[in-house]
Amino acid sequence: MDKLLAMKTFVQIVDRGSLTAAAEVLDRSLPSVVRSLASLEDALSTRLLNRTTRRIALTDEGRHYLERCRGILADIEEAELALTAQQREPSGLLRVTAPVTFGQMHVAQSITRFLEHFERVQIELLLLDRVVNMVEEGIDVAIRIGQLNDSSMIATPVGQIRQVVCANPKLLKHTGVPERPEELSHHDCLRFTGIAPGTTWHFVEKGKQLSVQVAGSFMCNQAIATTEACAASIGFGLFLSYQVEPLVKEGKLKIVLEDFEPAPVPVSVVYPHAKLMSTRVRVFVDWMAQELRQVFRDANP
Amino acid sequence: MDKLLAMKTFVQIVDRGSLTAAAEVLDRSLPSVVRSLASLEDALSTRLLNRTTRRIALTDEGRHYLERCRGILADIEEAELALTAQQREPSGLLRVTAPVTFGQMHVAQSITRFLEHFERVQIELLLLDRVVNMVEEGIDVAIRIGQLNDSSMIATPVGQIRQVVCANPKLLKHTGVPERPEELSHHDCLRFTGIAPGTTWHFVEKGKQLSVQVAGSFMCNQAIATTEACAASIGFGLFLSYQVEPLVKEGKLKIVLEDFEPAPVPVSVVYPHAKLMSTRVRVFVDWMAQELRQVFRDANP
DNA sequence: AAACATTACTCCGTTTATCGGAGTAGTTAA
DNA sequence: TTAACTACTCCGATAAACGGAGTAATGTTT
Repeated sequence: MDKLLAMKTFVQIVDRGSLTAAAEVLDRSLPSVVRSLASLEDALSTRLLNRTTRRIALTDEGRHYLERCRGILADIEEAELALTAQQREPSGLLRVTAPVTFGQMHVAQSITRFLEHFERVQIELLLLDRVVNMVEEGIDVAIRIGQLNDSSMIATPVGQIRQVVCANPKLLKHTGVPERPEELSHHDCLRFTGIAPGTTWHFVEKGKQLSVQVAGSFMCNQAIATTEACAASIGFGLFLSYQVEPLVKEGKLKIVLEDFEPAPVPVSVVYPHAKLMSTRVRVFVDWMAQELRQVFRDANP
Repeated sequence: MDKLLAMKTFVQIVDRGSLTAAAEVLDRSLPSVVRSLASLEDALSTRLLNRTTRRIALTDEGRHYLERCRGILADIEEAELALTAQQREPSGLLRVTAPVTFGQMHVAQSITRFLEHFERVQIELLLLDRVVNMVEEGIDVAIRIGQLNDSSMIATPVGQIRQVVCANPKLLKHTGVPERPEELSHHDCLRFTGIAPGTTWHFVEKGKQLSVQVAGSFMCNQAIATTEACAASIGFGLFLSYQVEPLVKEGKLKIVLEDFEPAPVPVSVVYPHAKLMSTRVRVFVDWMAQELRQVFRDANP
């Protein structure tokens, strides 16, 4: 027995004054209305309505239960309206994650502009240089740099980022600019564990994969710290281009081995589902994808 | 989709932390729990839970809807508990009707004793000398004197009342005591319309029906008024024995034609249904039946 | 008083919804 | 890397609910 339907039926019977009228209003057959009421009374072990063929009258218990039913049905309708209202205009909390440096450079500003447009949305931005578990950590949207390993997520591609090897110009003046990736095995190589936690760096030569074992004494999980260490040190480093862009412009780092660059890394806006996503997730994903695509167009005219 | 069941399911999933655990608690199969949740989300056009094979996490909408569900389910349980509590101990209002004189003489006292026993019951006693429509008039229990014509009601018989013809002794001294019912057609007969609204009075002679046409100038719907008019007048009256018992004891009325008395009238405690009757109706009916049976035993030892 | 219209209710064959087992795919822990 | 556990889908079977037809009762109209 559908108790909710039975409650609605009971309320309609009383309001309309007959089972026949209630059946019409509910667009159901009279027998089903009769059964609904009888089932509810059985479930409650209580007679709610005294009735003859032409009259109905609430029992005392029925009167009290009726008011409770009205309250409950109103609450249910309100709960559903609340969800519907949330769907029309983006509102509520969004939890967004992005890699630290990329987030600071591009995502934060875009979020600020987004929030100016959509005043009823709040965004919590988590800048992390590790792979997050979106479901477990309650993340709505992630800016993901790298291949997407999670098949249950949906990725909206927005661009690609070059992987570059850099060194301090003074070092290069001293050692000479390496002409092939294999030469790196003879140099101190700093490792940013967020991108390349292992000791094998990958390159491409004329379309073919090329791997080089590297070694070095400095490893860090923080991009900025690693890029600055590279700019101040005697070593080489493998970074994403946006991570070193400011230091390159300042002349503190120089990109080398450009003819052997590995495949660029895709950048995506990632979210758990397409189905039944909330309005603010959908609106935010569309907005951020558009903003980031413009960022990449600006970076590569 | 059973939305109530779906709400309960949703709450259990969150509380237990998995669909599998919720299925166990609800004693349902896992596929049915999966479908329940999915149906609810479809109905609401809203994702309530993000989930992978090993994790679940509430969405923001899901969190809000969850709290509303808890409130709604609590209200429903409370509404049902209220009915159950009412059923264990008789409480609430009872509306009882009885014929005026009989009610005054026997029913009111019994009700007083009943209310001393059951402190949470209120009784509204309606003393009426007419047939009431119990459903229409919201009557829970009626003390009915006469044959029950209403097949939807249930009658608990408690006794029988003689129908007697009476007259003022002075009158009888003047006209002589009638020896046969037919003689009444030559006398003034007062009519109490609550018992015999028509002009035909019925008698029984040696098991056979006997009808007599009577006439008179005084008719009234109030028993006491009619019996007192009979005691003060020159006429005969047809009454129920309990109606004239005090006046007979005082010598103000005398019963005649006792050999021709019609069949006694049954007295019953009447209520609309046996099924799903409230506790106080059941308890009251049992009580009143017992009390009235004792009244009849006392009247006919 | 009788006839008529309307209402509540029951029965039964049909339809629809829901069920759970089996199996698949994915994720996390050992 | 393997095993265990979880969410989910599919499909044949089962159960619940359906509405039409009919019955009985009640109140209104003639």
